[in-house]
Amino acid sequence: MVPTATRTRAKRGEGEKLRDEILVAAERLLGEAGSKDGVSIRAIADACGVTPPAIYMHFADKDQLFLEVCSVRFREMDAWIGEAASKAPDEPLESLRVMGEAYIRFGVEHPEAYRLLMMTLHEGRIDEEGMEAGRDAFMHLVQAVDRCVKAGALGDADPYETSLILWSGIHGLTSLFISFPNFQWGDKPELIDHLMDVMIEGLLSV
Amino acid sequence: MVPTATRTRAKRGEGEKLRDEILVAAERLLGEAGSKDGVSIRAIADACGVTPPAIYMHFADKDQLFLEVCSVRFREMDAWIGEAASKAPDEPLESLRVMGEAYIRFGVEHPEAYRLLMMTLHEGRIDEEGMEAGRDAFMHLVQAVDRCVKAGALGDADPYETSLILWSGIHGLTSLFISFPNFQWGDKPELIDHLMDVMIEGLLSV
DNA sequence: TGTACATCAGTGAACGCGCGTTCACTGATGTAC
DNA sequence: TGTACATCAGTGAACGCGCGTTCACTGATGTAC
Repeated sequence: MVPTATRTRAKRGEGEKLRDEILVAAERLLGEAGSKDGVSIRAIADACGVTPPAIYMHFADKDQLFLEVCSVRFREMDAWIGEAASKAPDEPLESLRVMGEAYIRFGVEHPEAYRLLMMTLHEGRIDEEGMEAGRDAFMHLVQAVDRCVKAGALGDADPYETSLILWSGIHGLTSLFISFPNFQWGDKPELIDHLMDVMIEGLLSV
Repeated sequence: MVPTATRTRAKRGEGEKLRDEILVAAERLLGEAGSKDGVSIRAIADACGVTPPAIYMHFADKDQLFLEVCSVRFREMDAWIGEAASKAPDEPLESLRVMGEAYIRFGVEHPEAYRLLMMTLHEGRIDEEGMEAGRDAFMHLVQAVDRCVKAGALGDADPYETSLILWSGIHGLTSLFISFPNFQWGDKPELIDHLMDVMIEGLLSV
């Protein structure tokens, strides 16, 4: 088989370059295949212009490789949401809304990444190896809720539990969009807006 | 390999019995494996005490088999929720809350079924072959919301869009429970209650 | 400056495996005459 | 009532495939003397 990519062998001491290329290729192929099972070590190697055993110079096995892809993607998602929040008006509740919308948009625009991060079984505790980045992202939501509470905008709600509820709503809509792309959703941005309205109003009223 | 189950060959005209056994075995194995890919035709055949080609007397291929499993499971879930609602006090908003809680409980108690139904990609329109049962279940939610609106309990909300929002919330929590079983959820029933409070209060306020 | 050697970034071939599916066949059961 | 035949519910063996992973090897590059 003719490899998809050609490459020149890395110089001494530059072996780490391939490691990055592998992660990038794995992410891209995940986007095309839709699930981790659909992406083979062989396909990743081919995309890097390398033979399969070369993968094992950088990763112990397939699981570890995809755990690292998770890490990278969680950080991307966290950065995406943080960037959106940083551009929003400096009003606590508004920033919560902007974060929620950014979260959903990330999922819709990176459905396979989102599926890997949030819709596959993560047996281990979320704070274990490879999942710290996910934990960090969630804690940023908790902090944003905490700012609302401290600003008096959300009563005396518990930031952690409130974050779980917000996460449920925005994750729910995101993952339904992904699982049922052809469902009759109507106007998606409007639906997202409406969901955020309902969640935030609901949090204010209880 | 020694088959897991032994069986006597069906009599003439009773070939349909195996069909049902196949569906039951597929459901059970799905529960053990966690995903459709983890359940092989060979394993299903073995569980029925039959050889793999016998499966093809009843189903065109693996996809069609699992599409039928979906149908069966959607109907089970719909019945489960309907039963809970029928036992609830005859108050529209309360029945909505009960349905939501029953939905989440179904998912938590049948995580693999729930994953198959709601967390895997359904490319086709939801109203196509095998998905009618899913559509039906959703429409029962829309009807429940409609009863609330007609009873004046939810203002002049649009029942369909409102149902999408409720579905987002309850599906969100359900699927997070399933994907992150070891996350620090705190008291789950209380969290479920709180989510329903927030959603319903939110719908009342917008 | 030249050369022997160690290191590094890979290669090439093969391992055993389980998969979905097909195809020609079998043997018990019911039916027609 | 007996028998030839059609039908039905499967079987047994094999197909080609792609997979993750291992292992012995290679050949260019840098280093020590």
